[in-house]
Amino acid sequence: MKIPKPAIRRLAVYYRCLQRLKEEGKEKTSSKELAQRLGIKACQIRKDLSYFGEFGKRGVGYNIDNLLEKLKAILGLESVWKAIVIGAGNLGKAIAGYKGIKEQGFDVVALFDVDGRKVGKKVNEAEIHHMDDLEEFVKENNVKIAVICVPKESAQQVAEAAEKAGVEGILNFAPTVINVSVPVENVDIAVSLKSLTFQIIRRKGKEK
Amino acid sequence: MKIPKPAIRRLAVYYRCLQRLKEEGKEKTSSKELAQRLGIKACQIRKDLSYFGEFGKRGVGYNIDNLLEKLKAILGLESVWKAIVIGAGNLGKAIAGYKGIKEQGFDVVALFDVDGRKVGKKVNEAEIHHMDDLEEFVKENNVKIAVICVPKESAQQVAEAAEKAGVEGILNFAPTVINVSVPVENVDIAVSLKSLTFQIIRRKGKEK
DNA sequence: TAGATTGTTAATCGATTAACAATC
DNA sequence: TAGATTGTTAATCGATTAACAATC
Repeated sequence: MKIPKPAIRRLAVYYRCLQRLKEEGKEKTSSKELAQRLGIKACQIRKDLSYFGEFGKRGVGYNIDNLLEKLKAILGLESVWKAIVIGAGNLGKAIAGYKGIKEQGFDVVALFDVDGRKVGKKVNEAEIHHMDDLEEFVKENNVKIAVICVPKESAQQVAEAAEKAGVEGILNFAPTVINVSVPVENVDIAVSLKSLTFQIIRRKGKEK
Repeated sequence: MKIPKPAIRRLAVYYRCLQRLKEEGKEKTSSKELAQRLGIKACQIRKDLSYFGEFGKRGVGYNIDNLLEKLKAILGLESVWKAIVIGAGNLGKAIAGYKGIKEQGFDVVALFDVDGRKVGKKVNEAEIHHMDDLEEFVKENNVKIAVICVPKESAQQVAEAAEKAGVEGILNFAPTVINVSVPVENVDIAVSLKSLTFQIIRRKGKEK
């Protein structure tokens, strides 16, 4: 079955909302409650879930623990994903040190940089290695994900090196399109800012 | 006219690609060339541009300088946008110190945090202020954009404070939905990672 | 039973793409 | 003129939403 790309991102959002509901001590919820919290339509939530199965009880709703387990399996979060951060600048170090990522089932096991002076330093438990050691490290440590935090000029080259080394997916923070055969997710701060300024201007135009 | 939301983000990507072409010394380009660089269809580029006017010459293509100017106006980049970063943790400091943002017409003029020990320290030229001084600072300095880098628990409250202080748009890095009346763009690292793991798993399923 | 809420179908809406006349 | 490339229309494709039977 074809699954809309936006539906996947929403599943991840539902997952987080369910975690929150659980923290609040709730045991069951409904598409209506989730929809209200997230500002979307209830039928969209039901539709998104229906791509993968029937997880609720009619007339009752969803058991939170159960739905969390199901989403965990769908999103591939049953085991911890080993990741590396390439580019140990401010952003790379911030990502590597970000606790939220570990909580969500991702483990940044090392950073890589071309700057020899950074090699050996640590960000939490993760050590900074030299780029020359990338391939060996990825293979020996079974790293699955590379987070690219290098300047745009070297992003394509770094992505190719990561793919060659054997990573299976790339999270790209560099402001450029990268072309590899493994899946890539882009986090584009500059583009998001520009989309924001466009909306601000449009909004002002409409106010009048 | 209704403009597809994805089209706006693509305009920002075209803008960046044109900057790159210019750096390479080129003076003209075509929808075909841009499409090849960006891995999308040429007719999509022409369609996206057509929402805003006619910027090319039939049989010839686009003048890069001219198209850059037009996109600059569309995206609202003709003047510098003053921004603040709220939350002076690792991520907040990394964003504030990120040179790419300044190059693109955004100026982070200050950071804010509730931790008094951080107050007075600097990230490049931007000083860290206490949250209590947010409203006064925003008003006096004509700040338009707030970048939220606080934990999810305080994100909603901080967003409301920023809105009340007078910012016109919010870039939200906190992993939660925030509800305000000004435009919000979300940069959701955890969601992007989960979307990535879903794709990795699906891809493996198909290979067999 | 009556009320609630799911899962799913069908309708609507929105976005992308193909195709081509216009024109440089 | 011949070749190239735009701008735009119409067709297609994909995503969202409304509505409701199923059922707890």
